This record gives sequence, C-alpha cells and structure tokens, in this order.
Amino acid sequence: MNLKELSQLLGLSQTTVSRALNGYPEVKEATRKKVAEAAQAHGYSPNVRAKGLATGRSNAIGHVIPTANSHEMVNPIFGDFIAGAGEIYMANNYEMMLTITDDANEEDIYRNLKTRGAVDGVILHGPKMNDTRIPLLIELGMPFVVHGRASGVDLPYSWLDVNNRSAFRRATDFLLDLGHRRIALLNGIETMDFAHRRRTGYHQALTERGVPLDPALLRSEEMTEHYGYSGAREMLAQPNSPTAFLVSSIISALGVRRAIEERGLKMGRDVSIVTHDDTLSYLANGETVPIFTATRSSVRDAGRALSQMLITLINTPNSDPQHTLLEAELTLGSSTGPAPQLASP
Amino acid sequence: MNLKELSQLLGLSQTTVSRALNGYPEVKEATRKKVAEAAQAHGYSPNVRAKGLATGRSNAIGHVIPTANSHEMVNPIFGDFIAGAGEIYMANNYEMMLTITDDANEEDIYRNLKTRGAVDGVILHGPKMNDTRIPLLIELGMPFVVHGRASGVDLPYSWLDVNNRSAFRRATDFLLDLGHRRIALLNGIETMDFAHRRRTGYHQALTERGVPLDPALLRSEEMTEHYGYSGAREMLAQPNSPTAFLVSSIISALGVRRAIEERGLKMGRDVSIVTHDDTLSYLANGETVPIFTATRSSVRDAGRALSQMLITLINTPNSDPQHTLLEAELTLGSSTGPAPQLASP
DNA sequence: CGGTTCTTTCAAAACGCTTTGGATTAACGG
DNA sequence: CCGTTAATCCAAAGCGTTTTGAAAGAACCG
Repeated sequence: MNLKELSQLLGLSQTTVSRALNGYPEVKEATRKKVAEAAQAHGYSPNVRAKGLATGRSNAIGHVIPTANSHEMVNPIFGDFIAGAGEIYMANNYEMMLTITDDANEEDIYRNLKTRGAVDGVILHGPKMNDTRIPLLIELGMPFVVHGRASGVDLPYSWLDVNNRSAFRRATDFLLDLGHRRIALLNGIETMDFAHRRRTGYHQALTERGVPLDPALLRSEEMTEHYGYSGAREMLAQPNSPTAFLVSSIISALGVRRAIEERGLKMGRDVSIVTHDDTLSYLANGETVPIFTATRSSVRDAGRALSQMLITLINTPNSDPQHTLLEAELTLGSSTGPAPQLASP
Repeated sequence: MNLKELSQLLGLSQTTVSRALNGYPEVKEATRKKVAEAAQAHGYSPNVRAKGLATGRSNAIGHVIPTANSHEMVNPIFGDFIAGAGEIYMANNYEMMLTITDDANEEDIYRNLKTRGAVDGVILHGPKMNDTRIPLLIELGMPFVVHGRASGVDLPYSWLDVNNRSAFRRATDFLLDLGHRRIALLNGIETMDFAHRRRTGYHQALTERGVPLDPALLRSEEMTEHYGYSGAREMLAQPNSPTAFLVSSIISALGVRRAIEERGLKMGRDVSIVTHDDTLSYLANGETVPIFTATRSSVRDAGRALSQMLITLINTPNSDPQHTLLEAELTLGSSTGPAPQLASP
C-alpha cells in the first residue's frame, strides 16, 4: 500500500492525504480523521526512502564503532550506550545506523556517510587526544557530537563527558586519606583522551601531597579482565608492592581482585581497589552494597543525553555548540580500607 | 555533486555515467575509466535514498535488540556479534540498522520496518521457545535469519545455532567422569530457547547415569555477575552443597568464582566450574591456559556467518532455508578437578 | 555495397513521497 | 447579493537515482 493507492481509495489527492498524515493545518479535522483511520486499517506508513528523497533528510544517526586499536576489541560500554541512545531515537523517529571499522579507514567512512547522504549526523565515539576526526567532520559540514572530549583540539564542537580528571583525583585523594602511599594506576590506553585525563587527576592528587610517582605502578592498556589480572599479579609480586589499585574499568577490576585473592590476600584489607564503574547492566557493582568503591557514571544516561543533544543540534542549525560535563559519584564499597601498617624494623 | 552535474561535466548522459559506475557491460572501457576518475576526483557517490528508491532496496539489514526481559539489560554478547556481522556488511555494501526496544512493542517494530521499507532483511536475536516473531516475519514476507532456534516453531526458516544441548551434555558428562555427583546448573532464563536446550543436555547426562536431579541445584535467571555470585553463595551455604557448577555465561562464572573464594574454597580443587564461553573480546578466558573449563563458541564468528547467510538469502529469493549447527569446543582450563572425597564416617 | 548485427550512447519514464502554487468552495461583512 | 477572506483541496513539479526502449554509429558478411 502506497500513498497513491491510499489516496485513490479515499477519493482524495495525494497532497491532502500526505498533509493529513503529517499534521498540516490546512486539512479539515473530519477528513484528517478519515485518513488516519484508513492508514491505520491498511497498515500504511510512508516509504522511508521516498520520504527521505523528498525531504532531503535521512532521519538516521550514524555511529562509527572502531573495533579498537588492533586488538579487535569492542568496547563493552558500547551496548549500554546505544541502549540509551536507542530510546531517544525511537521517541524521535530516528534510525540508528552502525558501522564497524578497524580504525584504518574510519575517515573514509565519514566522508562516505556524508556524500551518500546516509545519515543526518553522527556520534563520535572514543575521542583521542588531538583527534583528527573532529576537524574532518567540521570540514564536511556533518552535524556531530562527541562522547568525551579531545584535548588539543581547539575547534568548537559539542560534547558530553564525565569529569574524568576530577573523578580520579578524588579517588586518589580518598586512597591517600586512608594512608595508602603506593597506589598503582591500571589505566586505559593513554592515547585515548579519557585515559589521559584520568592519569592527570591521579598525578595531581599525588604530587599535591608530595607522594612521588613510581613508573613501576603505572600501566596503560586495553581494559580487559586479563589486563587487570596480569597487571596486578606482576605488581604484587614485586618488592614494595602497591597497597592500592586505581582501575579504569570494572572488568579489569575483576581481574585485579582475582590476582589479589590468588596471592591469598584479602581485598579491602590487604589491598584496596577503586575502579571506575560505567554501571553496565550485566556487571552491576553489587546489589545493595557495592563490591567496589568506585567513581560511577551511567553510560546509558550518557547515551540518552548525547543523542538528544545531537537531535536538537540537527533541528536547530547554526546553533552554538553544547557542552555537558558530568561529575562522577564516588561510591563507597567494600574494596577499600586503611593502608596496612608496615611491619616495624 | 550529484549524477546530473557529474554527467554534464563529462558531456555524457546520466544513463551512461550510471552504467559506467555500476559496471554494466554496454559502456566503452575508455569512457568507463574517464567516468570513474571524474567521480573519484569530485568525490561523487550516489545518494543512498535516491538509489534505494530507484532500485526498491534499502541495502540495510535490521537488528532489533530487546533490552531484555524487563531488567533493561543489554545482552553482553551483542557487541561482539555485531562486530562480526558489521565486517560482512561492510564488505557487501550493506548498512546495519539497529532498533532498541523494551520487548512490548517488538512486533510492531517488525511490521513497521516492513511497511516503511526500511530494511531488506532482519536478524532475529534471542529466540524464545514458541517464538511468535518467526510466524510474523514469514507472514510479512520479510527475509530473516535467526541467531539460535525456536523449539516448538514448525515453520521453515533459516538459522545458525550452537549445539547447546550436546555442549552442556558433554560438560555434564565431563564433570560426572571426574566423580562429581552434585552438579549445580546456573542457567539463563529458560523461556529462552538456548537455555532450554542447555538444561535438556544437563538432564540427559544426569539421568543416563542415574544421578537424581535436585531442584535445589537449579537456577534460571538473567546472566549477570551478581546472579552467579548470589546463586553460588546460597547453594554453597546449604548442607550437601554442590561440588561443581555448570554456568551459562562467563560473566556469571566470574561471580561463582567470587562466591567460592569468599568461602575460603579453591576453584578447581574444592569446587569445579564449567562455563559456556562466547569468547567475548574483553573477557578472554585466560591468555595461554584458560581459566575456566568451558564449552566454547565464538559469537563473533556467528555474527559473520549469519549475516552472510542473510545476504545470500536476500539475493537469491525463494531459496531453501539454510541451517548451520555449530558444535562448541570443550576446552580444559584450571577450574575443574576431581570431586573432593567425602570425609569417611 | 546493402543488409544485418554489435556496440555505444541517450532521452524519458519510473520509484513514492513532499511541497509549491493554484483553484475551488464556504463563510463573512456590509 | 457581491466582493473579500478563509478554509479545503488538488495537479504537477521536484528530489537523485536506475532502467527501459530506441537510436545512432561501427563493424561485419556475403
């Protein structure tokens, strides 16, 4: 059933039927009702390509997902993010269009999305420092918003980010308050902007208290369970091992806990952990009492807010860039406790 | 730059330019080359909606993702699945179109995808027993393939599935061989077809050896870390507690391990675990030696194979339904060992 | 050299919608 | 009752492709 058939069936012109369905004022309420009913009855809804061709819009938002950094890994936060975004798209009649890429040709993908007119805008994931995609998208004139920020990019653009620096600074401060002095950081890959900011927060807190940085306590890798495990395992095996870990992902934190327990130590007593928690649906940090003390921020909420930001931006052209900086909560769990006292000489 | 402009620029008709670009034989090689170069130089690629309108195809595949069963949870295997599928789409010039839904209106979504002509086919995720979506899609005449199967649906349809029954049967057999008699099953939700089949395999193995089923050793829920933890914790606290766990997801298995270690027991010595492992990129089951003994099958490979199946099906109409049944590997890790001997009276 | 067959190109129709610019009818005011 | 305005509706153009049906030119054959 297409518009032509429906309009013939109703004895009306295509114009009138189209207008009735799209809520234009110049159609009598009685006929609008008739049209709506007929459309409903015959299960008519306008062909998405014809509509798009006529209006010049696709009503679709693009997400380009890098299977990150050579390891072919899909960021686990991704599922929850798009669950949030998908809600908003549904409510606003947008489609969500995904493209998976292995990094190499990501810029070509954006170019192509633009020239083919496949999407009305994109959400940029996983911004790096000095990210080259941002100038590209601006040059292309493609509406976009960034999940995160890109240090070193001076151009104006819209973003939504968690205050990673202050979160990790507070977390480090918290551990320092508990008496910890050897605090390890198991960070994400530090070309990623968020990881860079987290390290900065960690640095700031330490240096402000005059605690020296120890390179042996720093790692930066893709945030898998195994990374947390092996990183912690090696550090704990060294003399002068850390009494606390600051971890960039709850998945890696699970690995750290494994390494701790493998050594017969107890988390929260012998070794403390503070992790960042994106509140993923299948990795809830405990039910009532959190397992891990964590800097917490819902990535699903981020998906909701950011997609809404993009839709607004698309519908109000040449509006100013929007910025949202979310502060992470610091929630207390049972993974932290006072630093163990050193045996006196 | 659109086709009209490009053809004027070349002094050719739109027809010829279109044909040249689409590789039709009736255009001289020399002019094809000229056209290709000009298109390249001016960054032309055909508008996706216009092309779709003309051809009657969208070159897009739909994935309807339920934020499962009320808990608002996104299945964690989903990211890796679409990473696999995305590769194939990219290679075949298809777009991937996602819709997130909270279950209630899923059938409406399929109806709508069809009437709006938004996609050329869909991949059906998370089939339940007697799944009503399958007859619906057949009725709609929408090409589709199923990731899994639906017991109780007799209609012909294409699917790709892991042999969940035989995998869990083998896993159970393996534990029985090690002397375990009290084997707990932490299953997924049993309205899901895969969970039903796993339980069947578990049943078969036990009854064949004359080991009675104990309802106290069965759970069926959404496969979170917390589910594994609390399920195992409660069972281990009971008298006559299980000596082995069969777990439906590596995420829940992490929770089971936590419960085991919390009681001061050692995994693989005091209590064994066999888990299903979808080989998610961020939850690798150990690096060289697997942590968990597991029934293993790559969900990313499944994504690749299934999307290819769908594309073939779309391109060869009224072909017979295709079926692929993958056998899971049973890989030995360090989470299993002989059943501990009972203290003699 | 005339007729036939390829090869190469093109003009125009078609895809299914929105939107422009009128046209027609109804309502209103004096 | 007539001119003016408002309320409804419509025919046709336009969106950017692909594809149909034809035409023009080249090549071939006897």
